[in-house]
Amino acid sequence: MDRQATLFKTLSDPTRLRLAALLALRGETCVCELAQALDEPDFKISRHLAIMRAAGMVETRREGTWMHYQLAAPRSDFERRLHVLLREGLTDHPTLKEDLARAAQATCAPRVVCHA
Amino acid sequence: MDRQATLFKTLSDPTRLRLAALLALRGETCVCELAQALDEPDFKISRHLAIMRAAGMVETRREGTWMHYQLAAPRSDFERRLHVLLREGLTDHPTLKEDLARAAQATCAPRVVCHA
DNA sequence: TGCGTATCTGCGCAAAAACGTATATACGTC
DNA sequence: GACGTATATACGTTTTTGCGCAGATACGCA
Repeated sequence: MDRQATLFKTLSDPTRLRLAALLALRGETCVCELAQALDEPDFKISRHLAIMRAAGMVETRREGTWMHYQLAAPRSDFERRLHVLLREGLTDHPTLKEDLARAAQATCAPRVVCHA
Repeated sequence: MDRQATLFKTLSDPTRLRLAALLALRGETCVCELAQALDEPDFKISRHLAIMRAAGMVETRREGTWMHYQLAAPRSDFERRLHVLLREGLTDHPTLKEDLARAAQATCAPRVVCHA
C-alpha cells in the first residue's frame, strides 16, 4: 500500500493539506492565488506544490507566466474517495474558511500600473 | 488543520496504514495477531501502534499479558469519513488481502504445551 | 520470590523532510 | 537582446522519522 501511504504523506503537512483542500473545492487555481490564500511566501507554496506533483496528486497547466494547479484525476476508487474527503470532510474548518475567503479576494497579477 | 494533518501523517507509513486498515476491518485485535498478519517483528508493530496511540487514532485494552488495539471512536465528521475510507477504500488491495488472510490464521499465544 | 512470555522503550544511526536565503528558469514585452 | 514579473530550484541547516538491537516493563503462574 505504498501508493496510498504516499498520498497520505503528501497530505501530512498542514500547508499541503490546505492546498489540497483549496484545490478540491475551487478547482484549478494559480500559484499566486494560492500563496495569497494561505498567506505564505510563494517559494514555499511552490515547493509544496512540487512535492504534490511528484506524488501525482496535482497537475499543472501553464498560461503565460502563470501556473495553474488542480487535483489530478483520481486513478482508483481510493483516490476518488480521498478527493471526496478533501471536498466534504473539512468544510467547517476555520482555517479552510479563512483560506477560501482570502482566495476569493486574491488578485492574480496587478500587472498594469497607472502612471497618471 | 494540524489535527487532520497529524492523522494523515499517522497513516503515511505503510506499516501503520496496514495496521489501520486491519483494525478498521477486523475491529479489536491483539498485538501478536497484528505482528503475524503483517509478518513483521513485534517490536516494530508495537512501536508503530504507540505512534498511532499518541496521535489518538487507536485505543488499547489489556487482557492479561495481551494488549488489544482498536480504532478510537471518531471525534469529528472528518474522522468518521476517514474510517470509512480505511474500511471501504482498500478492500481490493493485494497487500490488505494477504494481511487479512494471515490475521485469520494467526494463533495468539499457543500457551498450553502438551507434555505427554 | 523467581521464571517465562508478551509488550514496550532507550539508544545510536542513517535517511528523509521542512525551512529560509539566494539564485535560476520561463515567459511577455519592449 | 534586455528588463520585469511569476514560478521553480540548489544549497546548507535543523528537525523529524524509521530501523535494529538490546534491555526494560507488565503480567500469569508457581
